[in-house]
Amino acid sequence: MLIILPEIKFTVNEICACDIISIMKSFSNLEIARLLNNVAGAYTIKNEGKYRFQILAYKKAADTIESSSKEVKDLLSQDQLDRLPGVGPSIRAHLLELFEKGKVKHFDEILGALSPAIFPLLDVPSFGPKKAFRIVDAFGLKDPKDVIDKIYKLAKENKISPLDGFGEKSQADIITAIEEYRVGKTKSARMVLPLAQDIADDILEYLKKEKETIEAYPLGSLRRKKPTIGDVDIAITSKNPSKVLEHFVNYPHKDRIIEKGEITASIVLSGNKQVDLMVLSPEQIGSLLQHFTGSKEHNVKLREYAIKKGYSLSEKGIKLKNGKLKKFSDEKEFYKFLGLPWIQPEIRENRGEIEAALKDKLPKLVEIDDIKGDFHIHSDYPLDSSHDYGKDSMQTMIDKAISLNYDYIGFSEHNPSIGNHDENEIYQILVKRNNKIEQLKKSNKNIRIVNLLEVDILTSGKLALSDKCLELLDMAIVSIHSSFKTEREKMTKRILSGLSHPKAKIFAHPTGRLINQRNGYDADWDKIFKYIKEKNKALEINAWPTRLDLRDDLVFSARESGCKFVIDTDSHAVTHMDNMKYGVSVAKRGWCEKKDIINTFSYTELTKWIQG
DNA sequence: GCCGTTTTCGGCCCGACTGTTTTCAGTCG
Repeated sequence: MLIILPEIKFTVNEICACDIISIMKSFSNLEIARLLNNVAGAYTIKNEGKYRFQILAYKKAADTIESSSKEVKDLLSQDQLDRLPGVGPSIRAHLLELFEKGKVKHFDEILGALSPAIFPLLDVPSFGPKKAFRIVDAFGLKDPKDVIDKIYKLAKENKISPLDGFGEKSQADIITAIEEYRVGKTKSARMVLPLAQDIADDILEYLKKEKETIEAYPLGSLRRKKPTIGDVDIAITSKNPSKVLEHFVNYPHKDRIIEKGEITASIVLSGNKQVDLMVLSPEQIGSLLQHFTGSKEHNVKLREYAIKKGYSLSEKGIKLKNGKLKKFSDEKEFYKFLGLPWIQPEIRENRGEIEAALKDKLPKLVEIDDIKGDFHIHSDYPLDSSHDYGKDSMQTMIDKAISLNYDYIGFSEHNPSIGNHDENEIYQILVKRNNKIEQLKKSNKNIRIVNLLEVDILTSGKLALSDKCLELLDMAIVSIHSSFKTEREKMTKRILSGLSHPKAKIFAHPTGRLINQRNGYDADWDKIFKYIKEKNKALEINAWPTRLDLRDDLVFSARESGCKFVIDTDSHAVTHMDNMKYGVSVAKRGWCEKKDIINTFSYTELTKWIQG
């Protein structure tokens, strides 16, 4: 299939052969990131010293592309690839060639000089390019498909330890690493936020039992509230690090100790969850919090900025021009010393927060206490829906909403099945439900009740309820629950069509992704965001821990496009209503302020928005 | 190979830990 892309804009003197491209092949961001990482690995093997900065550059480009909310394919076709930080003219040209020809001459030359068996090893913990090369080379391994199995066998047969630079211990480590890799501990495997939080809570409680522990903090991506967490990072202040570390590595639920030094240690728990600990004195906790919270990209950027001021940053503190180390017992003071306001952990992702801090233009992020209601609640009210019901009664969920200090609650069960009922039957079901809601309004004067339903957007783009039925509601949450594999343009059209109904105000779990299970469907998000803004509708930030949908990177761009959001729990039981905090974290990570979130509005403002 | 709040040339984050080593290489975050 040959697609000539029409959207490229250029002036006459900018035309060159590479500007007019025809995309023949398709590659996902993950595939491209892997390819660039392989190139970095190949350069490392070839001559790490000589190619030091190319290696850095390729790794950075790979990281950026892997975490980009936009597909490289799309950016390329709109000639916007240079919007990705770390992708410059050279890598851009290589990617153009990749999409045009399916391969890149320059990459083939670099990668072709090495055995392809090296690269699968790069996803196995403890393997880097050098170690992978040395083993693959020593045994002449060629096949990427079975290289891991072969190396495992060689290690078991004691054939690795005689190699130069290897020994008994490193051979045993290889066996452990491959066994763990086989049951899912890859460099890219990640756990969902609540699980990581539970693990951290248990360990923190255990660590606090040691008398030498002064304070304990969960850090890393857990503190930044990323939707998925790789390792659980914890920082401790103590005057006696060795005592604390000893206590830590004796944690009853540990499987094994990965490492234990003077100030850090790492253990693996059952289920292959890794926990890293760092211990410093209380007068250094400010720099330790900063360092261990990350992200890596934020820290690198901050350190580059500090170098220009003549400082060198580390977890120990700030090294001044005279070589002396200045210590910080407070994280705010650490940032202040650099001439910056404190930056909330959720936005430390190098998405412009350091630049914004320099100009004193950081957003005032929305907080959980700003939330005044929840619209996406499934009660046990029987609607004869084709989807799932909630477990608890409307009244139980109202009581919970009151205990959360909400001003309003919205019920949004799935629409009645259109397969089992004709239009009139559905209408009667909904009239009956309306009566129930009216009764509840009368008996619950201290909270407002909003009458919604979650209505399917059918493959035709029509809603699964007639206009007459929709008229019975205050507003509708609309969402996709079928035909996820629909191609992009058709899906975009379907979504916009569903949203075009005046009652359709909220687009629920917009991408349809399930973390670690499915990617969600493809759609033209720029187009959808533009429509949402123009028609004064809202995107849902679904707080369900394996959804967290809209994703934070898309929240970021939707907000920049001027969209509004609602944060909903999608609760199917009263306990789920406590998940609101996860949705708020996503909103914060997308730089949302209170004004961006509809369910921070007063009931009066809300009513105006519903009608507007 | 990328990039600009000293720079379009000359820089490029910082440290901990392990294993196999007599001073360092590799991996990790």
